[in-house]
Amino acid sequence: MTVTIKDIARETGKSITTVSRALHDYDDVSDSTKKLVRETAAEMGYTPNLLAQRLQKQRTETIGLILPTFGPRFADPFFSEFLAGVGNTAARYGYDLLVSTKAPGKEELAAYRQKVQGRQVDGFIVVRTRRHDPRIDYLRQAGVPFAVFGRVEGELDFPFVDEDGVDGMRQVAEHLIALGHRRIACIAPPPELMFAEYRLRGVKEALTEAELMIDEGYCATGDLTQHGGYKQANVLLDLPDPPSAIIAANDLMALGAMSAAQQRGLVVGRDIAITGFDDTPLAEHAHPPLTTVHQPIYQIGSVVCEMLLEILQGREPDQRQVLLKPTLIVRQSCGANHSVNGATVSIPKKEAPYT
Amino acid sequence: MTVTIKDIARETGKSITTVSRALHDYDDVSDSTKKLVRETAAEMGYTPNLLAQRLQKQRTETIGLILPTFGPRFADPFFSEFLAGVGNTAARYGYDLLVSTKAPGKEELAAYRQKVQGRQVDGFIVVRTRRHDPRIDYLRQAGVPFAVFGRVEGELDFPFVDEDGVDGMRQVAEHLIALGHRRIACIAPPPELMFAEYRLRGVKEALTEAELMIDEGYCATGDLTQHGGYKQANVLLDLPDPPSAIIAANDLMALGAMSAAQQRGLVVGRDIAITGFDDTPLAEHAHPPLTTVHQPIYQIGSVVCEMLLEILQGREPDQRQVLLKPTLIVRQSCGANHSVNGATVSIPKKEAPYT
DNA sequence: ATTGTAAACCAAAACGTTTTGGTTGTCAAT
DNA sequence: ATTGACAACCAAAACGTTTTGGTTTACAAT
Repeated sequence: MTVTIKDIARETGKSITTVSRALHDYDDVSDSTKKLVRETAAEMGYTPNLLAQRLQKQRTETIGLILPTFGPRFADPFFSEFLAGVGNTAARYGYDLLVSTKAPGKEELAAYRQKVQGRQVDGFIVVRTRRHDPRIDYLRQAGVPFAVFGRVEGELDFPFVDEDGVDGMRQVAEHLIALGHRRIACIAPPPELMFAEYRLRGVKEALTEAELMIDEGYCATGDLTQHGGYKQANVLLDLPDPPSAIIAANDLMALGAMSAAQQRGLVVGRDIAITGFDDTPLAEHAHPPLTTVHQPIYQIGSVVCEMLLEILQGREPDQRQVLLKPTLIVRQSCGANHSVNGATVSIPKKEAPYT
Repeated sequence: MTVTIKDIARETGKSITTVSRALHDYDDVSDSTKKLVRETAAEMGYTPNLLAQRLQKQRTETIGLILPTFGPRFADPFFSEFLAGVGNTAARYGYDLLVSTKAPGKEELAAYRQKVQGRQVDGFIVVRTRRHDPRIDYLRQAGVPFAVFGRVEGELDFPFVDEDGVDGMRQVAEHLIALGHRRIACIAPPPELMFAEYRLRGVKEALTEAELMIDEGYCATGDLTQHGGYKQANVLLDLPDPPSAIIAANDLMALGAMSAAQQRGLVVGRDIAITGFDDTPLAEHAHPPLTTVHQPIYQIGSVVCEMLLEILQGREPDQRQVLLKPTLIVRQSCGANHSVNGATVSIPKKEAPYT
């Protein structure tokens, strides 16, 4: 049926050892034999059985990626872009990518365990970290190589890439403050996520510095989906003293918030400022275009994957811990560059656009 | 280091055969031995080496999924949802999912070949079919099991799930016509995609039946991204006699089109009608909410995967070819249920809203 | 003639399973 | 005492590779 190294040995009259060594260009095989072996291999359509190779080498050349999801509808552009970054880099190194999706919890950890113990993967990439992340605890304790997108509370002794959420959010908040906003609310991520901590801290630092008080009622928590942003924005806008600006913790929630505001007849960018985080392609073509913080997700996936692969190959990665400086992308949803029918209208700074 | 079946054999004083058979509950092993073996296995923390199992069984218990992408930024909510559907179902059957992303072309096919020949997967799931799909040709010829989301031109002798795009688009077009639209344009998918054919045909059928002429200039082609929709909508709106309705071939392009219209000061749902296809979560919370055709992507992924798994297990799937009847989701972007500041305003049917 | 060296090759073990085709021992029926 | 049936067990082969530790041959140097 399928052609094996044994068939080539029979065909060429050599031993399987010699065939194997010829194919791997060892120098205890004569050039003429190498040529012969390679030609018959090609002729017979030989491709090595990876399972056998891997069993022998005791390496799978596969890396694991388990995407944490909430609920069945899982339409997060964030993850598909990250996946592409990781996957393409892995492919470039000749590695495969084993992907599954699991809601955080018991089963998720079991999935990690199963893949490790069944020796299905050589290492893992962990994404969307929690403050105390059981996945990382497990991998660390089990001695499995891994690299992470994000950080955790406690010791950061593992390789990671992260974006400086404090700095990013600080830029957003300072920008809004400079535009004259005083009543600034935010829709935070679920608090168990580590980046919730950073993003919230960035906002708080900026507000404190500007001597604005931080009202607890102004801090809602959303589930990172558009629907979550929509719901929480409605809560905020129903407040007796509604905010003039809403900082959403990601683009998806910002879009939901925009939708909520627009449904009330508010013009986003004029009557209310709304900002996001991630700069997914959705942000650019929202109406109005969303002011947000750029996060090079594809590239982050790529770098995290590279780190892991370097480690797996026994090399030290160029950098073991990377913290990216974010850049604020000012578009129109914040009120700067506010445009009416395509014409850009400048709004004077330091003046409340909506009081 | 890691504990194997041999260690258990040594520990229990049995042969490896007996240990293996005990663990698999064969009935030529006494109950007491089974108990002993299982207990020591658990005690020693044994988990089978999947590589070895697979090599022996000549099955990988892995299915392949190669996502076709265009360009590096690959933030399509469609795929992440599909992925979740496939992945969760596979996991339920104890199968793994090997994922990669490749742009259509030479390399893509090479990736299929490599995974097949290296015996890395037992079968494939193919998504986003092309009219003449080389992936399907290859898999068919190579005798590799596969299941498909979508159809192709030519013989449909393989298992697939698809949504009836003709019917879906026909519903959309008829709805718009009923709302009084006469100048209906569309932004079609790239023509090499099979569903372009169906969706376009649906529109054309409806227009022909209503005795509306089909202007070639009214048929733009977009790349399925938001940006593509944005660009093509601008082209259409720049026409001397611009359309009063734009049918986009998917939600992402519809959102881009909405953004283009809104930038020109048009009120979507009043001055112009725009519709999508897919009903991604984005559609519901767009502003205005997008009228679109629902496609249960998660479920489709799940069903396609189930089909493949049934085949892999040597069973005949319940249904080998499924064509889903789509449902039109009427929201506001089409002009029906047009709302101003949250209040819904009915628009009389059979009357042009914008001439 | 012996020794040394290098080139070319290969048998067998190993990786960790499952499966095939047994063997051994016990007990009941003849 | 034989035979048959059954329960319980196991050695060895197989899956397709790579690697270890050789052997053989030829030829040059002593």
